[in-house]
Amino acid sequence: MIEEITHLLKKASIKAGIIDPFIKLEHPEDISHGDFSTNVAMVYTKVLKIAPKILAEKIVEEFNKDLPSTLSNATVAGPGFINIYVHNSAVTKNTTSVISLKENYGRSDIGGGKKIIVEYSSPNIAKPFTIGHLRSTIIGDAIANIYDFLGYKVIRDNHLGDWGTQFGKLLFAIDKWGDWDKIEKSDSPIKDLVALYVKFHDEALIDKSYEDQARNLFKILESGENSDITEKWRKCIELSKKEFSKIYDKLGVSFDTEFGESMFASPEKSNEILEILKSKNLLTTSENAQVVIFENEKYPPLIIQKSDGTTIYATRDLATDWYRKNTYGKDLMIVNEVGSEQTLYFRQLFEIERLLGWFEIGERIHVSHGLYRFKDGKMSTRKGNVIWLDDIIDEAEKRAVALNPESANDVAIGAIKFNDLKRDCAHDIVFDWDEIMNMTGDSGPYLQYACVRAEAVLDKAKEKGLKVDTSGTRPDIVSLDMLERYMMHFEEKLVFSANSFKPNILAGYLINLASFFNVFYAQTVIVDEKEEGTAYKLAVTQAFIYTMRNGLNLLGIKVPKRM
RNA sequence: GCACCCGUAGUGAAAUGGAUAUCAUACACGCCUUCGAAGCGUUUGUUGUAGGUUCGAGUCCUACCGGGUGCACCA
Repeated sequence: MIEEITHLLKKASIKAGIIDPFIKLEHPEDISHGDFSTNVAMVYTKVLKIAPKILAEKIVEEFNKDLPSTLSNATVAGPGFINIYVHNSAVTKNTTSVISLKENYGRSDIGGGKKIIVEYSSPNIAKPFTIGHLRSTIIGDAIANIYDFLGYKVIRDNHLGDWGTQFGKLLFAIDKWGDWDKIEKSDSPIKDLVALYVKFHDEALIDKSYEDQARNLFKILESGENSDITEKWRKCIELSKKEFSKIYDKLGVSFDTEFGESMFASPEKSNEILEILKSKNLLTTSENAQVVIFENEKYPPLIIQKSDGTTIYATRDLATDWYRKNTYGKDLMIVNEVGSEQTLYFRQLFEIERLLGWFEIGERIHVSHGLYRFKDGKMSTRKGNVIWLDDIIDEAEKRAVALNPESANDVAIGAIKFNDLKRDCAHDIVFDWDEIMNMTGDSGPYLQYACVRAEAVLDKAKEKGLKVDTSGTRPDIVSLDMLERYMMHFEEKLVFSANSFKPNILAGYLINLASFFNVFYAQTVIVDEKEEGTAYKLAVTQAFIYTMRNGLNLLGIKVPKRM
């Protein structure tokens, strides 16, 4: 329909005197201004030296001469907008198609099977799974879901932080202050490990030699020569993974691959990367370390190999992407959903990968999100002031149980996820218990509730043996009309959400959609055997449910049976 | 010091350069003897400052002010 309207508007504009017009179609914010609108008359008013309204009227006159059956008419409004109204029959056709496509409604093949790796969550082993990782997990999962729905071949990768100097610190702390047997038997070994990690940073302030000793331990770990150390490292991973999987189960998140950084840290792999960089003349020695220096000081230098010869995150990330490139081949896009504090690093990394000819601009994406912080500062593992994810889920469930025990888990998770997904991820969030598990207003439970309630309506209709279809009379109800027309925007919002890597576009759409339904629900009695339009109203209700369920599903939010 | 991000009702947020800047929350007042009140309705209140580009700026550009993050062996 968009293509058809654009084509017809172009024809009409040319007849009105515009040479080679550029048509931009949009949906007016106020739905009463029509289903589509264009500003073409305002854009060309200066060139043609005609008042925008007069030009718009000329275009509309031409446009209305040759209307397709899908449109009812076009009008001029405001300063010179051209508003286009879709014919009721086309609206009905859309609703009919939603009902027939069900859970496939909105699915498309625009991805054409193009591969996209979405790397998200990526917690660090032996560091807490806190609210900080929550954002990456929730947003990354939603992005992966949306791309999958749009016909991309999505690879969800949890890039576990299971390597690095942090393990030298941890192993040092376990050895010095920890009780290994106790950790192994603990209910929450991660919390024990984190306590040791925090202790390390406290003590390292006093004894300056600890940092060096920790780095040395990491060097031994990376060399693989001390089996005792390697074994302890392996055990830490095992214990952490066990706890992570519990949380992923609760969140309903799963991955295709969980390659840790350690997979890309072998001497052979890092040497291969260093050779590649050398061959392109990108490597410089500086203070015994190998670094990449960027032309014109575009970015600060980036260390690729530390002066003690061990790898650093950049080495391992390059090795990871080299592996991905060789494994998944051409036409590959890689998205890293990682906090905004790593923005500079990712720019450096992408620049290197571009210079190496691995990826073009647009094939490497950093979706960055702002931080959760307290009113008085940043959360920091090293300092030990963090909020644990399990605590948040537990607290949310407690609040949801108070309203209805049956659906507590789905509602709690829905509230937490939606609170994150409804906002532009660039902003920092000041942590607030009431805010994060909000269950009224613009919230997950608001959407779930609208859906559950709509389903109850259909159940009741089914009991009475009523028909659910669009073949009968279309009731003349404003709220029904608005709901039905707004439903037509679903696929477009999905595409826009995907292209801009902003799940909050979809989230905002669903809020509006639910609100349209709630108004419709409040203003009319849907199940009414005596009324002619009941089958149609039920059909629109059914279409709403499919659209809402599909949308929520993409955001990783489940709809409970009752709530 | 340099770089990047963010400044929108009391609070939290939304808005592909478009129309009267939207939504929630809080406050006040209404609506369940007809489909589920986690809902619906009514009322109050907003684009940091100063310039610029544009027919049109919360959005783009410049400067400033405020907050955040990052800048060599952490990830």
